[in-house]
Amino acid sequence: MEKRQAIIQAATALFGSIGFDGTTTLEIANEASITEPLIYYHFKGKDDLFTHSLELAFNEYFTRLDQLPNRSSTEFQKITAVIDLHFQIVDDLPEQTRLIITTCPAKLYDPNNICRKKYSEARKRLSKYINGCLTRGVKKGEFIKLSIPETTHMLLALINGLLRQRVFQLADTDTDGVKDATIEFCRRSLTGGQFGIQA
Amino acid sequence: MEKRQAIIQAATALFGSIGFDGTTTLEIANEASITEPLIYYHFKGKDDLFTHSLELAFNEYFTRLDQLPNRSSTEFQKITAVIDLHFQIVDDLPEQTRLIITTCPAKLYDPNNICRKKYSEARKRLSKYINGCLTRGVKKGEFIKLSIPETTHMLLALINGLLRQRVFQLADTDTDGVKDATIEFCRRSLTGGQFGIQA
Amino acid sequence: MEKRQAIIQAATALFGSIGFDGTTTLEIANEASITEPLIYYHFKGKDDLFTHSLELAFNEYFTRLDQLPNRSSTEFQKITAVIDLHFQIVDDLPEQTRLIITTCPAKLYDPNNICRKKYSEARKRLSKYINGCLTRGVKKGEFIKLSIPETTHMLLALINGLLRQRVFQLADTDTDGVKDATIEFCRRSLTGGQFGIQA
Amino acid sequence: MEKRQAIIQAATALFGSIGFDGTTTLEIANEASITEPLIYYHFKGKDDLFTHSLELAFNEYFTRLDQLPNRSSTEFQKITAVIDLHFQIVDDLPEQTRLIITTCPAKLYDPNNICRKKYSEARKRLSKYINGCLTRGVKKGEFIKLSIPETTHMLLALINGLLRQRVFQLADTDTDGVKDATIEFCRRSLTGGQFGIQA
DNA sequence: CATGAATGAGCGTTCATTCAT
DNA sequence: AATGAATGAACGCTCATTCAT
Repeated sequence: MEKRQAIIQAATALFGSIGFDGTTTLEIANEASITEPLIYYHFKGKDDLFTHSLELAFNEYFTRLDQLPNRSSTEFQKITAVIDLHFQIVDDLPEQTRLIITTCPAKLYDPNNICRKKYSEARKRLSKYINGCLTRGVKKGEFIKLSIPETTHMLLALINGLLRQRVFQLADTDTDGVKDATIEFCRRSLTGGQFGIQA
Repeated sequence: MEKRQAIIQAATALFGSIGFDGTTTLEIANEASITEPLIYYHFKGKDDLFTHSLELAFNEYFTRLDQLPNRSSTEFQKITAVIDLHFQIVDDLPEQTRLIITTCPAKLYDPNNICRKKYSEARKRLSKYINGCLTRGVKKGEFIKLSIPETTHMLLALINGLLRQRVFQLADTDTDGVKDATIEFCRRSLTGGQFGIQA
Repeated sequence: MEKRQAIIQAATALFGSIGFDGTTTLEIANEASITEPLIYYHFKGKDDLFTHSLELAFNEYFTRLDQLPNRSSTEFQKITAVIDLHFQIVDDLPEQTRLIITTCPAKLYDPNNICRKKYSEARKRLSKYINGCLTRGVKKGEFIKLSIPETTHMLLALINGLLRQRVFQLADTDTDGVKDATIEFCRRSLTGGQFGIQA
Repeated sequence: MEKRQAIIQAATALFGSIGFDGTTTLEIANEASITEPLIYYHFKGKDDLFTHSLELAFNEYFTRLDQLPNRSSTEFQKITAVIDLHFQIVDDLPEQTRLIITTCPAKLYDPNNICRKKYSEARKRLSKYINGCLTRGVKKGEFIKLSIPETTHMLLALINGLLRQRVFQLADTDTDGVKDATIEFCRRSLTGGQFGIQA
């Protein structure tokens, strides 16, 4: 059972850095310090191994999404939390994040692929969370009036873009600075800039 | 010479939809209605063909970046223009955009790959443009005071995220709505919400 | 010891229906409701298991050949008995018969293979029996004069052909009819058609 | 096109002597003095190559069946001709005959396999031919009264058995002797032994 | 410019077999 | 007697690439 984990870990790392097609089962075996056929003892094939690796990665992500604040706190604090989460996850689960971000783009046009399914689910969850924040925030008067679905989409794109930037280390600036700038940027825009302070 | 174009076009479409490794030279030949060896007459190999296709795609993109407004107009109009451009390009050059977005993630960890080089150049150009806008905007008082490099990074991420969203058709809302919401969102945040007017 | 039988039984059935190479040790294990390594506890390997299965099948066949009538009765009744036996054995030992008929053809060109050895032995026994019948029958005047070795070969071929036909259910006619027609056919030819009586 | 034939020839010989599963594509390539991938250039795969080889072998057989005498000649001459044909074909097309006889038994239980289909067709043709001979022979009074379908089946089995015997060289007697003995055997049985002479 | 034919290298996978327990 | 885990060897097949024409 221990080797099974080693295989998934090796696969996650390799798929994430050189892609699904770019990784050979032999490389995975070497990386996991086992022989190739053992992969086929534990998994149905390369595809199955990929599915399991991706599912594990998404499950870790979904678990974190589930831990986002529900009640209490202001709506903006909730927005802050979701941005925070996406900065945090790159540090905590770098290989899982990389796996998701690297391998899926080439598989997104096949509607039956897990990538597509998991992406949809992730979007649905995030959408629901952010949409809820915006709706309540506007209702309470915490946020200014804005077109909620469209702004939700925009925030999704923003979060996604930030995640990629970090994963590929495209930004050479210090991370916390970007995170803070992002939060401030959103705060001003959502609240209309009235309240300068936030916990 | 005409066939050479057909090959690049076919390669762009196929690489963009099923990835570099997922596409075979035979598929490209079929799509271009030619035979495989002709690819090798016109290009050194699959990698070379990919390089040319990607360069062409990036050149179209860079040409558009070069046409962004320089003088005149307010800084925010310039920001609006760059956002606009990234919404527009998906409609105008869907396959080129898809090529860039689909194939590069799996190649970004190799520092000598063109993907990495072109990505860097694109970021550099965009960065410079946005950084300039922000710097001048803050100086003029058109924008509020903000941490310029960090905000630049954030805006880059936002633009990139929006582009991906459109390319993969992940958002089910009407596009113009998202674009307008994005522009408004930025306007409020950059100007502090004081000026209600935008072109 | 009971499991050993289960393994042989499973092997006989599978080898007989999809061939030696077409059957995997895992399939045998599953069919016998045991695990693969147990096969290697009871047998040296797949070949050894095949050898044992085939030997068992041939032993059952040889036992029956030994029970063919020796003395008494007419020579033609003895011929009838051997034809009868080959019709009967398909009903009594369908899987053993199938094993012999299905797996051996692909192994007959290797002179050291058991298939070849067992086939030879079977032919020798049958040959001896039939040759004896014909020789005595001709001597006694029960049969007409005929070339004994050649007719023996022909009868061997006939019996073999009938066996295959039944095993593969190639004939859609009722079996007893074919058997009776065969016996009558032989009777007429061997006796010259003079004596109309048969048991 | 010439290499394509070489591949089929090599495949026919190898499949026929060591079976379908017992033959590797590499062995076929070596035997045909080409490299493995060329097999896949000319055929879809090993199965496809087998199908083509088998079809070719059966076509040669069917062509010969089509050349059997139709009119003229006595019915018994026609029976003689079909027996003759099966003795002749082993000399003329040894590898094709061997292919059919060796590889099919392990595939006959799969109703969608070509082996089954071709076997059925062969039986149908032979059946029709022999059935016709018997029917007309009885009608004309050339043959004695006998149960036609059952005797047809028996003769099919006899012919099949003789073919196998020759292909596997199981009989150590001289071939012509066996053939003549067979023909005489049938003559006596079919005609009731009245007419001693045949052309 | 263009192609049919051919190949070297390597990949995903299977399978009989073994080992540690 | 029995098994879960593991492996060496090999197999069918694909693919980018080349050669002869």
